[in-house]
Amino acid sequence: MPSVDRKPLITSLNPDVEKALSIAKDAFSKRQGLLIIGNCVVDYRGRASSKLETGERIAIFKEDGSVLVHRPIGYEPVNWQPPSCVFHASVTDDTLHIRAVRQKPQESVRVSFDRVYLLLVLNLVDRGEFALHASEEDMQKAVLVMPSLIEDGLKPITYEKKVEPGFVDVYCEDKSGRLVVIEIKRKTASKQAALQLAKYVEAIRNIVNKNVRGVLAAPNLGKGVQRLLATLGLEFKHLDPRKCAEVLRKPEKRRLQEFFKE
Amino acid sequence: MPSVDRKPLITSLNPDVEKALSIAKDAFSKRQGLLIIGNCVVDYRGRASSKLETGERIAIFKEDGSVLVHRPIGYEPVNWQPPSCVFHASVTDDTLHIRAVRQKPQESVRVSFDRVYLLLVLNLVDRGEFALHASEEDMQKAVLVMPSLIEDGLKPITYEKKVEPGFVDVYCEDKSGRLVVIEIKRKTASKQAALQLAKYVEAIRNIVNKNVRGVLAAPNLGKGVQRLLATLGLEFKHLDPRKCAEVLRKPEKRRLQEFFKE
DNA sequence: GAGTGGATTTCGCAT
DNA sequence: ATGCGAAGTCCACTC
Repeated sequence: MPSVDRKPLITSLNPDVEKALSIAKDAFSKRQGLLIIGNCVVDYRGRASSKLETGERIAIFKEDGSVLVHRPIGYEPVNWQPPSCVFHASVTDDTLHIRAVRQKPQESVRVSFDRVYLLLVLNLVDRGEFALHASEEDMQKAVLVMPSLIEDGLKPITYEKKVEPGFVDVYCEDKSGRLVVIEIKRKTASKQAALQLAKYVEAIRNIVNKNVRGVLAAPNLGKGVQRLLATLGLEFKHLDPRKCAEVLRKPEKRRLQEFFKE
Repeated sequence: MPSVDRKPLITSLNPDVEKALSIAKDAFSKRQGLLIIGNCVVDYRGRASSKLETGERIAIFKEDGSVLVHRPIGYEPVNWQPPSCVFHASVTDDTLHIRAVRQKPQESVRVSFDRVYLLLVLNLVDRGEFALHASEEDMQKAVLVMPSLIEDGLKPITYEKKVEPGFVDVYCEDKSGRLVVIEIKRKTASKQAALQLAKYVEAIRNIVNKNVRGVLAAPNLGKGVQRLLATLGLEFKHLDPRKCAEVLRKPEKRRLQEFFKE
């Protein structure tokens, strides 16, 4: 593959309208992305309707059919479209129109440039993996620090580091005084995890009393685990690694972290 | 003001790292926006943590301190920061780092470019007004077609076009059989609107019975109107013009529209 | 395909 | 400052 020849982007400075149209059509036909900076108005019609009066903005038309129109300030795009749009470029009255049409729901955005300062054809390669981090240990800490991540009124009693990789256990008391055994998984919880938890809960029940709840806390469940949990009389609680990371960042909780670290 | 001299954007194609650094620092010191396209990695640390491996992306650093890092596909930025960040540019090891730091919550994003294809200093002027449309009449129609916009179990009885500009009234029956008088405002509801509604409700009460509710439906309330409503024994219901427009768009509701148009 | 819940949600308005 | 609700939310996942 002659990737040496690939040009990540093709730049046109202050193209006239016809030139811009030609480039845009070509880019869209090749399913390449397009970035336009210029003076424009934007009209949206669909779930609602909107009109944006003339001004200088950055418009991005991505190869997956998504659209972003950004003003000079603000995190959010002033107009946009999620992926799956079809783009149409046209010129009328010395104005370049880019229309993005979506079918479901039926809606469209039209960006009309009376001046184009810059037009970029995008041919970017991005295979980089994206990862949000929150370690398993972090998740356990987070639950200890803020048990409400699992359930309101929960009080941690003790916790235990497991030798088995992939999960940790926390013991709590719920607001009605029942003992709660929590198994935490940082990724999708498997059937094995549910069975493991069942084993612990059963053991605890035999030792303490009948009022023991088993909670599997994880970002999500594997196929069929939901039903298995029901069969075993266990519960699932959604636990977000990112939320855990957030909890651990809160300064006022840091000391509690230290406490549990001992 | 010599706006003739203003350059909407300053373009640098394939700048070397030192040049890019110099431009970036200058732009940030002048509180100008910056757009960089190049090969980068992105690290985020804050409410959560994330790492994005190497790839070609579009990064926008706006003058209000917001940040967007966009991959070639996808509506959402892969990394971002809302307004209020402080930007720092630096170079280490032939790599251009742009750091965006936010104080509350404390977090930061760092975008590190080992190659810069394009660097833009943005000096865009955008005073265009943005408006989401949904006419007052549309809002009335929408409520008639889908009274659940106001409240579940509501049944429209009749409606009335008002001569006074700025609002329309709808009469409904709630699920417990009480009469509900609804005044709709397409913009922020004023005290005057509340008093007007009170007048109507009072009149209806005298004619019909004591079980009459008064509901002021609007996108939002003016200063102090909330308390006035409480004093008058009236209710406020949020009514979104956009939601109304959406309702009217639904094909299966069109016929009902026609019905009411008669 | 519709419905539900989460998000580094963001944003606006109320208290 | 804090908290609650809405969003043209978007998005992923379940039923």
